[in-house]
Amino acid sequence: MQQNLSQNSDQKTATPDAGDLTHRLRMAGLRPTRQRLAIAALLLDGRHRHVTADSLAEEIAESGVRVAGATIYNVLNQFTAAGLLRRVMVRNDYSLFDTNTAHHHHFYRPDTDQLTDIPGDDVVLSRLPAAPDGAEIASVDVVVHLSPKPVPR
Amino acid sequence: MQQNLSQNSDQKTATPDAGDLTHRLRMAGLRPTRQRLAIAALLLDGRHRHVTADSLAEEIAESGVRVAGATIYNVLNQFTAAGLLRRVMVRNDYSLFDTNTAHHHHFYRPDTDQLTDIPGDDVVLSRLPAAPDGAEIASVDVVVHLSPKPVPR
DNA sequence: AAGCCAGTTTACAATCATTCTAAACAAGCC
DNA sequence: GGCTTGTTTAGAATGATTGTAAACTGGCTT
Repeated sequence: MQQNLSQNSDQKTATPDAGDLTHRLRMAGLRPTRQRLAIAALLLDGRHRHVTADSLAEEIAESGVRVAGATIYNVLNQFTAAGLLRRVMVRNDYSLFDTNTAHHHHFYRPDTDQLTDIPGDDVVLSRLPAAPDGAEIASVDVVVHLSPKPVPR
Repeated sequence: MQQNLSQNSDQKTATPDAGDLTHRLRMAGLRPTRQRLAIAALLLDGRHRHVTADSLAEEIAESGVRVAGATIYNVLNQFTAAGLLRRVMVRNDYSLFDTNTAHHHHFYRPDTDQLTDIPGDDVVLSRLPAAPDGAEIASVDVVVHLSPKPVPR
């Protein structure tokens, strides 16, 4: 089970209009079906937040649209492959998706299972190793693990 | 399923002797049972490598010791909690454990599912955000994602 | 407007990693 | 040697995710 999907409020709350979403899906090589549009309307509205397959399923259900479980997974994977979403690696028991695809990092608090964004500029890597032969660096993910601050004496 | 557990060869190949392992387990508050000792002999020998529950199960089986599946999981979790192992977050479908508990980071190649260590000093973070209220930074994990180098034209 | 077809969605079964359970076992102290 | 408590065990149970085969639907083509 999963929970505690902390959202990062700020950001341009661009209300997504249907035409725009249809276009974005087409651009990504995805046919704009009813279910993909419903999911896109929720996730690609410019707000930065973190969802799991099942938090998304709940939202979709609340929005009144019926989407099969398998489709939720398929669409999340397709959106991720298309670069519309980003997979966040902080749990090894279920997947988390980030609607913020821009360069940024994360704070993660295992005890509360809380994930929050760190603006890209707040982390500076002044030294990085060269990629091994045959490979090149695709991205650098920084996860700052947090623990509860010990009570003062 | 999981595979491709690349190991980092180098390192002090300190052959672990039984007495030492017994002591380390006791120090960690773990009773040195036959199965914990067998696992410790494989994982705590000073070599730096990455294992999954099931690569470890295979090794154990090969070594001739019988250990139940649930015990493999229990021991991996106990060793991790005790700081004898470290959990690496690069997959959200199964767990990876690192026998290197020293400060270091990782290269990860999703296409080949290959994980290799980056010495701690090869990554320098010259800027980090302050921890949010009520929390403090426990650790900073850097994962450098690799992609295959495109063929030259 | 009708027909078509490849791409999609669906319900459901299947898979896989991991954890739970209750009973059998064993470490190490008396 | 016997206990007591922590461990291990086999097997069931759980939960996320993917596979399957059939039904459906965008959106062309006519």
